[in-house]
Amino acid sequence: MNQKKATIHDIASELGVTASTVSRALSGNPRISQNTRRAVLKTAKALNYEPNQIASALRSGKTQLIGMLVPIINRSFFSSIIRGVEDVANKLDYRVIVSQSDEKQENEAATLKAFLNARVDGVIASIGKQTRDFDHYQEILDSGLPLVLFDRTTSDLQTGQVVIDDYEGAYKATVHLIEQGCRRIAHFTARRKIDIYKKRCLGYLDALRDHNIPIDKKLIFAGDLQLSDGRRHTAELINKQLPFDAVFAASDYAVMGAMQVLKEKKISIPDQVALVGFLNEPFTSFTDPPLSTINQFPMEMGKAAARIFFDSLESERGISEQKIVIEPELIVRASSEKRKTNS
Amino acid sequence: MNQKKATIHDIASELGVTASTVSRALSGNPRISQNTRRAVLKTAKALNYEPNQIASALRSGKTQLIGMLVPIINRSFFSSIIRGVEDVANKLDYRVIVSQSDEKQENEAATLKAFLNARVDGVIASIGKQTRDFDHYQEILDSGLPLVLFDRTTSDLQTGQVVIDDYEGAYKATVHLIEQGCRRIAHFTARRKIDIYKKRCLGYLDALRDHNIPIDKKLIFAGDLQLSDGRRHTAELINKQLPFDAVFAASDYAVMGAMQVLKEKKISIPDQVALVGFLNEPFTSFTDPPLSTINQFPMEMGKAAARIFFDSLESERGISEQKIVIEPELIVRASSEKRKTNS
DNA sequence: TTACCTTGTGCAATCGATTGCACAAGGTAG
DNA sequence: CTACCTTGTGCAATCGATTGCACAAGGTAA
Repeated sequence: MNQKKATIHDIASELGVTASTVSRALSGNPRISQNTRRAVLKTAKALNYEPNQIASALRSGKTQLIGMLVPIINRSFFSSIIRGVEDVANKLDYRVIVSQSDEKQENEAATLKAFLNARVDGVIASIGKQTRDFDHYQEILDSGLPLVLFDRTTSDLQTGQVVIDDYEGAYKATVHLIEQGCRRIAHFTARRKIDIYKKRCLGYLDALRDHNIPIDKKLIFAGDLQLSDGRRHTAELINKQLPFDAVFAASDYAVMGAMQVLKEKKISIPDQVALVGFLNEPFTSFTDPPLSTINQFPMEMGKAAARIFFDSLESERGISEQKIVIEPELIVRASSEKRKTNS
Repeated sequence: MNQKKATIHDIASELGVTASTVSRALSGNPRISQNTRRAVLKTAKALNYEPNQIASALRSGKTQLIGMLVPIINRSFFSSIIRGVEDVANKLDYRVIVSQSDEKQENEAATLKAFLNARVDGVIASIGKQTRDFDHYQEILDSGLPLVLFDRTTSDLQTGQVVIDDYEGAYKATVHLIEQGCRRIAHFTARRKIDIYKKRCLGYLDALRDHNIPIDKKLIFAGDLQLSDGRRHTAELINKQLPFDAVFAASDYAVMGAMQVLKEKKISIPDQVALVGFLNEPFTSFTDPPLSTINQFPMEMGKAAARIFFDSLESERGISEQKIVIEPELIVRASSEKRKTNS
């Protein structure tokens, strides 16, 4: 059953030439005559020859492998990015090794070390929430390998990046709510000071400012942006009798929590309170009413990351520090669209 | 910046021994003296030595890589399975190469060939919907590599499998609806004759039979189980004035379509029509009302697949043909739970 | 005819880890 | 003292593809 794979030596001895000749014939070296080349190709096909990439990798130092590190694999956002990277990589005959950090720095470090040992040709990664220093990432760069960060990035590393314009996304979302006539817009953000959430908060604040709407700090809630956080914040708004006519949350889960509590309290959406989330999680189109949200184009992010990666590989002059910023899109659904627009 | 990696030769020359001795010391060969071993380990640490897995792979024929082939990466079900496999594999110091087939046989074949060239130690895969023969999978087995199929499997290949008990899941779902007092239960199934859907249909039919409920073929609809199919089937039920008091669909998407149409027609859920889906897609808990569905435990499926895989690797006697059947769980949510149970 | 170039192929080292066999030093039994 | 065993290392081949250099055969120009 275990039919041995043919090697270039098998082809060589079949034809009475040496392995060098076969190797050159297969790689298109011009010093090989047409006759020999034809014979080699024919024999290769006959013997069902497939190159041993391991041997090739050992010699050339190139494994055709990309190490991909994400916080959580089974989140729509991340798996879509994997898909995007995959699409580009496979076309160029690269394979993608996937691993997850569970947001933990120690897992990241272990995975990156494993990637180095597996001699990947480079790494595409998103930084875990609990990561506090970047030495383990720096090691990748020190090894001379391309590193591309996406979504959760850092300016501490001089390397390629793909992010969305979080500020712009939040700004668009908030302006949209303002245009729907909302004036008391609550915002749910993250407790931890992570870049993307800070930017979303800034976008929210600037949008209010630009429209001369007073900022009420009591309407800003910091939590973990999970469903339960959204529920808690919303309950607090209601219990404290803080007037509000919209919620813009930095995550779809948090805004979903708001929707649940509002419905329980028979507060109508969007008429009394309009809702906009962030992420475009698949569930947002299935809620009642469907949730307005911000699309981050994760597949495109993945493709962009892969493109920077391959640019880095090809360029002789070190690692690309290219930064691609993807424009987010506001998806307006019923949760924020009032029947009569009064803008 | 590109600090060369230390090799066993570097350690050897540092200590005035040969690479063989270093190799043996590192692998725990008993012929090496304690002194030498200690010195080697110390020098290895000092030089920051990490073994080159490519070289090792070339010599040993083992790459510590698992090729994983799924129809679509960014579907919760599949990404959760990847996560399960990943968890088990990483602990055993294996890495997972992920690739998607987009349900197409030609992509499957190309990916499997790429896996073989990358010299993966085996393959874990789910068969694409459009795949009609299995020669490309057979090649994996012919190469003597372990192959484990999950969810979408076939009896044409003698190899390990992990599936859920689709029949049982459908049976449970249908019985649950019967217990809620439903008697006219519609079923949405797949047009294509795929095993898992046939079994779900059988479970539905047997549950009805076992409860002496007449089977009405007009209540069974075959489509593609997408949202739009669910909408179409439901509209047809209503337009043709076929009485029905429940829908059990073989996919959450299809049942979601039913929910939308029912709500548009002001038909109350679950009182007039109860709903149960299949898959436990993340969105099902966020709909209004939340959807009852069948949990397939995808992470556990992934872990089980990995376990069979490693069993196969370890056993000297050929590929494991173990088959693990996972018991699905009925998740009862508001879409099917009537206020007063009349069972 | 000589010096030199072109074309096509072979030789052998290389990538780094692994391993069967050889062998030296020292110990033990008879 | 001899035969043999044990312990610890070294030597060299191996995995398969790649590549710098050598070199033979034939051609060309002077």
